[in-house]
Amino acid sequence: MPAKASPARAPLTRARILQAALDLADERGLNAVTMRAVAERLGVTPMALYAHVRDKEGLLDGLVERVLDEVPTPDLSLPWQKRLEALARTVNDVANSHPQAFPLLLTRPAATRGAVRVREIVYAALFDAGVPDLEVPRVERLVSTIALGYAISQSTSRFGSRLPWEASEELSEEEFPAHIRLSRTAAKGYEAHEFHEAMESMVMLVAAAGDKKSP
Amino acid sequence: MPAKASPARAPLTRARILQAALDLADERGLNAVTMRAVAERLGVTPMALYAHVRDKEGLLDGLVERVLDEVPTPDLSLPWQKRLEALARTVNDVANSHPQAFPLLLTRPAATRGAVRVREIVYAALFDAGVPDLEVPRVERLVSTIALGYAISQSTSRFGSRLPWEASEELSEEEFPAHIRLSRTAAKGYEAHEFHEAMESMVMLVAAAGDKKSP
DNA sequence: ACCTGAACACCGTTCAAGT
DNA sequence: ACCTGAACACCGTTCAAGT
Repeated sequence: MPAKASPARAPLTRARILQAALDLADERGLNAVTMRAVAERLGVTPMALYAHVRDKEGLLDGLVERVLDEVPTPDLSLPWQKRLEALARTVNDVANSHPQAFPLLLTRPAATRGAVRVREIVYAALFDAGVPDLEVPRVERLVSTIALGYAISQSTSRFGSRLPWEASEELSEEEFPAHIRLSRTAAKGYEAHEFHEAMESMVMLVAAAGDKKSP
Repeated sequence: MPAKASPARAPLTRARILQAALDLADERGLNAVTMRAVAERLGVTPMALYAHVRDKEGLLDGLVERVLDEVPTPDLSLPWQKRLEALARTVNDVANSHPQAFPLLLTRPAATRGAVRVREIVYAALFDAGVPDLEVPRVERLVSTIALGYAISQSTSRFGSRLPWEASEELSEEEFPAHIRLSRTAAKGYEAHEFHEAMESMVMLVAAAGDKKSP
């Protein structure tokens, strides 16, 4: 029989390190992403990572990079609305693939080349929507925040399994009347189509920003 | 002369622990919020904290609670637009007061009583805006995500001091034409009034959601 | 050039013990 | 009832050494 597999023969590279970090985050959460655990998964000493990554912070920045690279560039021949929606959808898909790592995107500065690539897509769509040049950065920040924030909130536990008003049986009607009122309607929780509607709202905002100066 | 001050005579309480944790986050960042550091600041042994806080995670949940308590309830006699704007403004103020701790709000589940209190304000505003009951939870998630996400992005380094297109001198025009185009206009960075405009957009979204079914 | 091994200054958390 | 002190299994990172 053959000798037992030696999975760590491939050369140690930054890409392999980031992949191992992402796998670890997916399988055991962001807290499990330690220099030591990543090294062990690659069959290497923790110190070997420092040749490819400045430090732990650099590893996490690399993780952001790695996640952004999974967002595909939409078909640029589509009208701008479809392009934005396609981008938002794939961002949402990536968030759901990597719910543990994804929140890093909103927390850490977006200065990598991958971040520029995605922002370029949004900028171009805003130009095509007629948003004035001077307004484009502002609207981009708004649009990106909505898409990222919503994807994160949905994929993490913030819209957790417990619906907000499930606990409202303990809430007094005088203090929280709106919660009580909602607890009486057919309580509709988070639905799969909700992200889509949120992105429709986002497109509406962009169209309004484009109409303001080019009627 | 008097004996040297003994600043840790007050009884150890959950409120004092959360205050110490928040101070630590404000002064030295979220990474500095350790059980040991919080304990030392209170002149107590790390293990003494465990009587008031389940564990480190519980400490961070308490921090979210503590931060939410700083968001005041707006004057409920105001029209719903003003109420939402006032809420957004104070949320933004709190984010700027505690830029280190604030991102926890978007990352951790909003199940505390303080979270319910704030959501109740939003629910009531949406009712008054004419948003159908069945749509209220969805629109609330959208509105809260915009306000939280925007406040976080602004107060953390995501809209960092380096403007996105400052580095675009190294970007090729064919690859990133929109960035190049923006680098040529008078590059307007993040402005103080930007949050206000974002919240105006948010109010517009709510009004549209309210008009859909009650024309 | 690339990786190792031992060491240092930290973590969160347990457990038994003090008062 | 509330807090301490020592101990355990971890961290990130340094430095000198190996090959």
